Amino acid sequence: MFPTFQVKIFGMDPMADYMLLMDFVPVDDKRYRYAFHSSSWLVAGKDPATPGRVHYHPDSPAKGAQWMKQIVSFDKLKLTNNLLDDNGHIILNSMHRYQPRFHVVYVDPRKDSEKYAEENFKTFVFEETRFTAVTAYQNHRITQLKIASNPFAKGFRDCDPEDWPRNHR
Amino acid sequence: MFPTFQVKIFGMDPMADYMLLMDFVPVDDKRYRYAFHSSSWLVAGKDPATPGRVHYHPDSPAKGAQWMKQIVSFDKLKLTNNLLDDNGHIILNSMHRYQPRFHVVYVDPRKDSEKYAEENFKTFVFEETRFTAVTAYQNHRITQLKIASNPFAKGFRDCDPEDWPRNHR
DNA sequence: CCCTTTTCACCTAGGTGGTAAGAT
DNA sequence: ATCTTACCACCTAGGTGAAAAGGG
Repeated sequence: MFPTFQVKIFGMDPMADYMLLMDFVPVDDKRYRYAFHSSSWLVAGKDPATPGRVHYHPDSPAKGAQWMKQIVSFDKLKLTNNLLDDNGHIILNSMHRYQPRFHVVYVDPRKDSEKYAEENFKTFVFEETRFTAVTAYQNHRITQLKIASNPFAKGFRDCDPEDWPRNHR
Repeated sequence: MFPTFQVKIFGMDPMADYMLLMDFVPVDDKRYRYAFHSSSWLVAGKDPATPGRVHYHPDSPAKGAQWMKQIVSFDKLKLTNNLLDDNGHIILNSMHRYQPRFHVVYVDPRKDSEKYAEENFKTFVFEETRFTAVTAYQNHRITQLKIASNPFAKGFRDCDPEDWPRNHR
């Protein structure tokens, strides 16, 4: 997933343990298709939801102090459309819209911690991170934006990335 | 450092936190030089000890269950001869002998844990991991052994690694 | 026709010893 | 004379979109 989901965290108990995780919820059960002539996504059907997997940040569990001292980056999170995937990747349905969610779980040291499960986590949703999953880009401007901003796609650039988006509006 | 120091751990409390770390102690304060004609190391002087740095395994702290479930590999540990190093690498004095040490520290949850510091760690020394630090290999057979066994040196191989050491004694 | 999969060249990032030049 | 440094070609490992091939 590019760009990588990154968060800066404040307000944790520095000495307590926390798990950080992400999941992806369908925005609706609609299938979309891209109308090239009008440059827009159209509803194209209705589909059942995919199995809801969860991605634990690989540093979990860790102390609040550890999580807060720098930006937390979910750069190990991978997406797949393979329902039989056994690499633990997040399974998404292509041509559907998703909302990434970020969850912070406090690791309660009390013996009966299950009782407090409801109050021991918080979920954060950033609506600007919504996206449509695809197996191939539908919109040439998205392709160009990715090529311009992802260092691994440098081989496809035909001008200096510093000139972008100044010369591409 | 190649080969990487790796350990398999048993007997931890799966639910307790531990820090894993390594350091390198001088075997003596002698400086060595290599006698090429006799293929052996000779004492060549006496030197003061270097600043003793420590390398925390980057997954520290983590639960016993996490440490025990697979081999722990210190593949992020780097060595340097630069006394002014500010990358946190382990500083060694070239042409001196070192004994790597492995330490397990139990993170004591008690408020007065400092009092129990002495009983909350264990040190493990594997004498077969002793080595002489160098800036350039002195012994051609060491060079050949490294080339044969380190995947990153594959470019210097002139035969199949499977044939080694069978055909090189 | 529309979407998915496979393969590829081209990158990033970084770990090897060889070699020649530098330092003491 | 002996040891150290800087740079290099050559690897491993893996993240890009392009393009062609595959599938329903």
